Amino acid sequence: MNLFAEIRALVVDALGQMAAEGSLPAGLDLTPVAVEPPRDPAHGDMATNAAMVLAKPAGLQPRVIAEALASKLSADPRISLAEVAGPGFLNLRLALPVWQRVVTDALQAGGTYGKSALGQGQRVNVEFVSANPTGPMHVGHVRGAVVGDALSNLLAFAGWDVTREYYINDGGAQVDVLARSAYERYREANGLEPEIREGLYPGDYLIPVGEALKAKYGTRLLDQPEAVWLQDVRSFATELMMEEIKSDLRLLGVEMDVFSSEKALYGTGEIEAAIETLRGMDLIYEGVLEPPKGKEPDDWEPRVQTLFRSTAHGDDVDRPVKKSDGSWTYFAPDIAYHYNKVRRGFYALIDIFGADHGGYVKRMKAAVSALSGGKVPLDIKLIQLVKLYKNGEPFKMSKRAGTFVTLHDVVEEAGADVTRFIMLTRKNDVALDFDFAKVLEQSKDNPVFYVQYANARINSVLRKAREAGIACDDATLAGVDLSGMTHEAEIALARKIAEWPRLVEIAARGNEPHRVAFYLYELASELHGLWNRGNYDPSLRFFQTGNAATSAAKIALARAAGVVIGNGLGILGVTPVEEMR
RNA sequence: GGUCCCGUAGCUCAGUUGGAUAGAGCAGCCGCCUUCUAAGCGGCAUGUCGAGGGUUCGAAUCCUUCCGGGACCGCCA
Repeated sequence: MNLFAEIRALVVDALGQMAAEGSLPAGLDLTPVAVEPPRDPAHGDMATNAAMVLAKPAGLQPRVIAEALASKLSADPRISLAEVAGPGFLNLRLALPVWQRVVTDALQAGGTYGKSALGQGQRVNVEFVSANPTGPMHVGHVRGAVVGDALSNLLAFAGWDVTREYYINDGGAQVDVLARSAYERYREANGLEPEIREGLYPGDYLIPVGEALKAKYGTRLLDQPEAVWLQDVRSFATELMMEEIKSDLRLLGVEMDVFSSEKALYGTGEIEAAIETLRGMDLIYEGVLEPPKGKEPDDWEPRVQTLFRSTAHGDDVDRPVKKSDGSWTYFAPDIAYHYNKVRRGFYALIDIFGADHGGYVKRMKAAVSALSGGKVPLDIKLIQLVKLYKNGEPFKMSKRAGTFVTLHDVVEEAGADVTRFIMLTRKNDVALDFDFAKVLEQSKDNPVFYVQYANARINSVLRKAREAGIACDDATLAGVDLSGMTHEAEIALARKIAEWPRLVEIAARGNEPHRVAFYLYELASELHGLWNRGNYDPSLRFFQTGNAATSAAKIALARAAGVVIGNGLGILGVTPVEEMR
């Protein structure tokens, strides 16, 4: 299915023959042998570095190995040309039937084209969003949500068993602030003047929470000391906030598998157990930290605290797990939570954090490393911020949240599909500009439109063909004779289609869903290019008036591209459009 | 001061995990656009890959030292 893997197997096989014949030493390590698309298409369809990486261990000149390998490979019907180039590259040109078969394969596989067994069904946990339940989600959360969800889709497509998980930070002081803020709105709902003091959440979104509190408690909580109502109001408000967050996530098309609560860890002994486990490894001790160099806080005073020896697992300084009043720091329950994930048997963990949590990465990795005995890898993706614009002007919109633009606002303005796609048009660790005007523009400058338009064009061809009585279901197209598909522009599209399974693996290996978006852009570009050539070379049009057989072959190619676009957009969580309006 | 991220064409960014002469889109320049496969098409030009050093057959990519920008740095989460 993966053409590159197939040709690599062919190369490995040929090397094996050479070893058997004595032209190559036996027992060479072939893992560094790669078969890749050459950077310059003029060099051929694929290139292998086999001769170069084997030269030293074999004690032979690269070109000697390459020549011998070339003559072996030339014997295979799939290879039309094998030539040695540069320092010892072996450039391969593949025979036309190979590319024709790519189209057939894609059509036969349909929604599974490009799926990989890379993950071998192993369980991987992707923790993302994890927004504090103190208000509606804002733009800052959107990108993390989209990246996490698309990454989950990608890993599932690549053969992993993925759990999407949200960690609810409902255990710290910020939810007390939420409760106090909601209480003021509750007083407001009862006709009193709210006192939104400094440090409380001022957003309008708490007004309905106040109303709901009034509906539930009437006037009973008025003029009561905080100790009486804090707990109830807190859990009531966080629950409502979580409902709102879940509904926001649905707007974006994100569905979590598991919600884990920080608060729920308290009182279960899980935190204590995690810390004791670390203590058993001599990784917990009472000690005094050095003040940070060059930036000593004014109120710095040496303090004895309970510390995690994270330096033993690659961190720069040890980290406190208890505050001076003896309560846990935020880090402690997070250690317990990650320990919990480790114990649930995940093969690998992934956290999607905001870039402002960068300072947290090493200690979290240290904790997971210690608690899993180095067995469970933790990959942390930091998501850079999104800058909003409209027609190039910085964009501010705050209907109800106070100072920030909410996820709801963004999706309402741009739509979930556009939002998701654009959020994936940058690598996670670089800042992203999001211009509401540009992302909705119907032009080539807009990658979402460009990819969707390619899909719409394919569908337009299919419609036209059906009207002309040509059977266009995938099964029929998969059986079409493609021997007439020989034009270089058509092969170029097939070549791009053949890259898809390889791209999925590369993207999954690096936990990099943005690669899918870039690939789709390139694929769309190939399709548009071929389509445009049809403008002045009618023989390249997908639909050939009055020639059903030729049309079917060309339509098979177009539809194969459509299959890949569908699968790719599926990973991004974007709905393919059938028609542009 | 330390840690992490970023630095690639005028601009916005990719760069297949170490491969060949570093790519794309904008903007720029030159043509085309009575074609219905519309929401433009084709072509041209563009580089100190922040700088120096190192590793090796080979570096934008790995190591190191600087420079510039950002984030973070014990009782916030």
